[in-house]
Amino acid sequence: MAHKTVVTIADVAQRAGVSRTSVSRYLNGNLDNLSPGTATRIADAVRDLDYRPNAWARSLKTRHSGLIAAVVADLRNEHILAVLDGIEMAVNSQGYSLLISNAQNRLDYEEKTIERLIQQRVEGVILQPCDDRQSSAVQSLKREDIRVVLMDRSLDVVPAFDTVLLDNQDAVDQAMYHIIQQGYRQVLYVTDPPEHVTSRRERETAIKKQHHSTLNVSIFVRESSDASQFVQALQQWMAMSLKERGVIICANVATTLFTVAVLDQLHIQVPTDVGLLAIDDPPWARYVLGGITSIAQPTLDLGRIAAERLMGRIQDSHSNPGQVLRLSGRLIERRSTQHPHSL
Amino acid sequence: MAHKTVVTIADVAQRAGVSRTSVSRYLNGNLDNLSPGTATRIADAVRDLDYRPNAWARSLKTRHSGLIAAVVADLRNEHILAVLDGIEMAVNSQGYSLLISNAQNRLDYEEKTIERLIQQRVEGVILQPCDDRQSSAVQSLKREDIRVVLMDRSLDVVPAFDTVLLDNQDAVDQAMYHIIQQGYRQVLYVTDPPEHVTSRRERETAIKKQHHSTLNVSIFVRESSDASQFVQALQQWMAMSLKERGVIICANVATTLFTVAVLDQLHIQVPTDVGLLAIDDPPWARYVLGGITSIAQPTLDLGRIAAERLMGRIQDSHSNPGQVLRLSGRLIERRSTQHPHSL
DNA sequence: ATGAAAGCGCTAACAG
DNA sequence: CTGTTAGCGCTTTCAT
Repeated sequence: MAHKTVVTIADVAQRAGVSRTSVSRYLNGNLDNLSPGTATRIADAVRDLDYRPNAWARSLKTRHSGLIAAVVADLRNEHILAVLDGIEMAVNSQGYSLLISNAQNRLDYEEKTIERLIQQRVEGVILQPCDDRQSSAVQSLKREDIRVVLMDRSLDVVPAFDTVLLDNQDAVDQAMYHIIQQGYRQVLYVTDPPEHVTSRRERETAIKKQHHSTLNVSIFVRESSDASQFVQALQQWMAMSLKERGVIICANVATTLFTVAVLDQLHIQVPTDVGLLAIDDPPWARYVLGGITSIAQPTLDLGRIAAERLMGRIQDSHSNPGQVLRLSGRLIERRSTQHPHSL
Repeated sequence: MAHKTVVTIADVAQRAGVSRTSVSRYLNGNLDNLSPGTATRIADAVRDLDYRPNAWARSLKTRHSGLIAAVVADLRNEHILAVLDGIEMAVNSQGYSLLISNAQNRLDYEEKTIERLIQQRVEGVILQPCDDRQSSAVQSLKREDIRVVLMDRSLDVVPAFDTVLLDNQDAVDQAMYHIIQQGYRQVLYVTDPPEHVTSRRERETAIKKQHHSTLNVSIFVRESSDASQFVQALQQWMAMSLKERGVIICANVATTLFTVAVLDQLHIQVPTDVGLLAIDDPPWARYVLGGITSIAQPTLDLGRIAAERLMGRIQDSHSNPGQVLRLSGRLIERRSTQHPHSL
């Protein structure tokens, strides 16, 4: 097949018997300065030639690429899917296109991918940082004057980025309140390493606050995907909480699945032997173990709002950035926290 | 903040005291034609000025945007996550960036989004068609000479697109073989409407083939997300399969979740009252109902291979396209198909 | 209402 | 080894 020869604005102009300027005006909806006749002739030419404007050429002039990027910490995390959906909807409805990249929880990947995005001249970046230590890439974004909205997690050091995330404090409070209501005494909090991830730190901090003198909280940090350490910790904790009404709280979807697997392996019954509560509510939570009580996140909104914020900033750069928006979670009560002793 | 003035190749050239050409050569790794001294001075200038090449300007000249797009039928489908991950890895490792858009199962959205992608001058599109009827957008892609790889589903009418998908025939055969082994007699196949989705049609066709004269197959098509129709159909089917060893086969993740919900609602026990087998193996399948037997798809590979194919075509356009690659699924046997009668 | 001309930032002959 | 020159396809003053 012969190499396709690209149709340009000049071809359209020629065919319509007008100047490129007029065609350009037509394409950009500048119909004030066009006689109806010209407009029609241009429209015809565009259709006949099956012409499509070249976004790069336009961008070069207008400095408006129509590109927005989402950089996620870990694309395999089920939780992120609804968030991305929300972002995609918002972004597309405003005529932008969405670039997605996965940092795979590695700061160096995150930096590399952001560097590429800068060269692609994205107009804005929605970032779920995989590490709260300030990466050089984030500095670059600032220097290049590219808008950034932080999503799901924030960065400690960098000031003045808009941020949209779950109200972790409130989510944990809701969980704890429910737990106490159900008459539990012992809590085992299962989390991924909280060191450099703000959402995990916030949740852990909230957990550690003494909500009620009746509650005794232990924490297990999942350092590896190998279950043996957890098995040991769990058995130890169970031994002491057996007659004390124990409940496990999982910090996210991954630890929930991990915990369910171990409970299954050890033939520990929920809620008979132990209670279970998850932060975040994947679609299957209703059906595992007869229903897992959870704190549902407004994931779709999280994405949608982050994207809208970002596009707002792009269009109007003259307002104070650095706003933090915390969305509330919602307790969904299911069977996994119906402690039998509570009758 | 003053509007940031962009650093161009001219600035670098001036600072290094060389021509733009030399800088361009340096940036593109054309070091053969550069004296070490010049190269160093350029390198310094680039660093000092924190210069980043403008991808659009480059693309305009080279006709190489570095953009690849994935258009998925429904982003909310959990199944697609691993596929996207595979695509993202492959794409990024070759230095491309990935655009993602969601057709929301609507042909008109699919067309609109593809139209936008064409204008963004993507070099290739990985398409999971939401409908096998040939959309005009697909025609446009062909006319614009943009490479396309079909993923997960194919298009009936359009010839000559590379395609990567599950070997549906084989997947169903594996399922049926297992079912027969377990001594089941009655099968209820639950599927989403198969009309315009090739993968669903392929699976349904494979199901309908009489695998064994001992098997009696019924089919339920889920026309709406409302469960009442299914409840009725299920009870009717159960009545007749009670003493006959019945098993439900779900065509995908969505119908599996749907079915699990209804079984739960009706207090039907698995595998005591009925067996269950799912095509596709989401992470939670192990833990629901004590483990759901499933046919796992090589989702990550599906994405990775589709992306590699596409990039191969982009780099070397002179080979026969239209190759169809079918990847095999793998049976994972769990508790949900251990029919108690089979002892 | 319309067009001529000057770029946007980069690359690629071609000539030295 | 290096630089000059001419665009890539589009937008945008500024005239007319």
